[in-house]
Amino acid sequence: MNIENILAEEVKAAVSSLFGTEENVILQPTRREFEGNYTYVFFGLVKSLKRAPAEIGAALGDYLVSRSTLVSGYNVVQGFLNLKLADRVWLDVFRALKAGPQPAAKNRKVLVEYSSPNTNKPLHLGHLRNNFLGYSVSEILKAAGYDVTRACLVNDRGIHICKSMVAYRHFGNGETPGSSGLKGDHLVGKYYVEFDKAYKTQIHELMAGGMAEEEAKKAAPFMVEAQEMLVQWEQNDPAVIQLWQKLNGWVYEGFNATYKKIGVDFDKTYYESDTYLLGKDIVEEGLQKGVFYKKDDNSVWIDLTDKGLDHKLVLRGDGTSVYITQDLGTTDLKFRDFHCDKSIWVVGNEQDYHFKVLFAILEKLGRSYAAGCYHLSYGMVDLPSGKMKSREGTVVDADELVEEMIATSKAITEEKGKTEGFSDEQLEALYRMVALGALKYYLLKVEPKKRMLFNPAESIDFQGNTGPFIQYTHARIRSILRKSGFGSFPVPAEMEVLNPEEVDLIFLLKDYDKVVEAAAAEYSPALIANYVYDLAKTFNSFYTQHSVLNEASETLRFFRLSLIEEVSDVIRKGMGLLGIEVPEKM
RNA sequence: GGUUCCGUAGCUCAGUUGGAUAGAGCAACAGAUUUCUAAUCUGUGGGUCGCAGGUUCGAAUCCUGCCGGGAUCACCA
Repeated sequence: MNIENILAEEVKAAVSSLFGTEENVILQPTRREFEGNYTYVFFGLVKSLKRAPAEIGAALGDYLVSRSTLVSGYNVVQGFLNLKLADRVWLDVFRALKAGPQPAAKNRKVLVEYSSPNTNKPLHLGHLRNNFLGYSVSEILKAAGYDVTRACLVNDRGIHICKSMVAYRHFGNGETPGSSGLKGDHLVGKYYVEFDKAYKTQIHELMAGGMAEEEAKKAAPFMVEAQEMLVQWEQNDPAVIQLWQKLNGWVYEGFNATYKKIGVDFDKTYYESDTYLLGKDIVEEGLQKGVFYKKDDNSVWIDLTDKGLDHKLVLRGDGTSVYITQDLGTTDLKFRDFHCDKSIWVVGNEQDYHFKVLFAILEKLGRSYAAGCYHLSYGMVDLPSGKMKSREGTVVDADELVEEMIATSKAITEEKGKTEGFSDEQLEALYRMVALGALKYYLLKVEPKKRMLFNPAESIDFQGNTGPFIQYTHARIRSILRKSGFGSFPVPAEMEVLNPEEVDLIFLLKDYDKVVEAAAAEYSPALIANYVYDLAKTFNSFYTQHSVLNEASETLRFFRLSLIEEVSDVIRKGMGLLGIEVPEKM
């Protein structure tokens, strides 16, 4: 039972006792410019009782001060009753926090799928948002008591992969990551761009020869070759498979290096080359259940007009799969593999329609798990010039961006000149920690569904509402704790008076579990980011006004050590939910 | 055109189930360090919460319409 609920019950009882009405009492934190901790808004009573606000407020306030074990004072402004709780109450709240009860396990399994890269090009800034979101949401769900499995579905086959392969076959000359000095994913990405360039030239040549554009796009030799290669791949042609394995192998080496660098990983990896044929039996099932229907050309469809959607193809006339066919199959597979209660797809909002269709079909098929499916849709990361397009080379490359961030982090750290006693390894670790802290926080502090703008000309900040600000705050606290000479920081048994800044900190600290719960319910790391920022900011304000180690009263000194230790713990835990590490020193 | 998401300070973003004078950061300006880390703190200026109606004691928040922007509406994934 938290303090807010207890207080709300007391207020409710007071209203009932004084005015004989049952009100649904909702409290809100008192705004900073007023005295008090919680505010009860009672305009409703003013109206129903037809009595003056001042009179009602005073009656309630007096009643609570005399009867409540919590309330020590109050003031009334119009229809607002501001209640101040006794310092003793806040100390009790803090003691309970320090005891550190864990959130109860929910005994529910959740599968979170994210990253899901294509193996024809390196990761870019948009993928980073996806990876950080997926990782963070997984951590948040774990913290909220769910049993989480993190999955990645690698898009390792299809016409786009064949394009890189065609270009490599023509222009590769046996180039390898070793011979070129390029990371494997960048090398393959280079050939994907090469394909596009050559293909466009071919189209122009054909059009110059009098062919219509539509026809030229289909007839261009490279496109013909890629189509043929896809067929050969599906027929297990040894030469094609060998080439495919070679290029994909390079890409995986590159991806793994990137994942390692950005601190992202998975519990389970699915490959589309293993799963792309799944789903055809579900189409058969749907036909038998009468959920799907067949057209004259043998293609299979579903009518979703009753859901406000359209008629949707689920299997081609020639019997081959489309995207939705595969997803029906892999979704069944995922629920079979993990028996999860919920499955979350972290995928960009460009696929909103696809997931609506997918979930609608699952529901019509009577899948019991359909209600547990959720598309965590997030907005694109745009550049000032517009959308990132990998074929046109207008992307912010993930590896390059991370390296730039590390270089910036290094430059700023050196400029601050506070790294005495760091070993070279510790310095490298710090540069990376701060760089990734800045980048991850930047991408996660915005509500997922909102699209966001990234201006490469303006580097990501290290001051203000940023990851490094919070990391710095943590380092500051840890520094004080180290210098105190103690190893643990219990709450003193006797403590009487608190200053407002201390109450502010306790007030925030008690909300941590609630914020985690809300972030889990809404799949929103932004809530965590905002909360941790608020806590760090509040601490820094406290820090400038009150000393910990130089405090004359020993009791107060111990109390503050205990308080700021809790602050640093919550900062570390909260940042951990964002996938961000915090340093002991910086 | 249909569907859907978004629109808050010059810029990037917060804003709980409807509550008090709409908040942070960046940028600009003015201050704070013999004192636990100044990647910090304090202050100043900066707003028609896209527009117009409606609901009510009260609307950035809920409803309707309009304007602007994104995404999507493939036998691509």
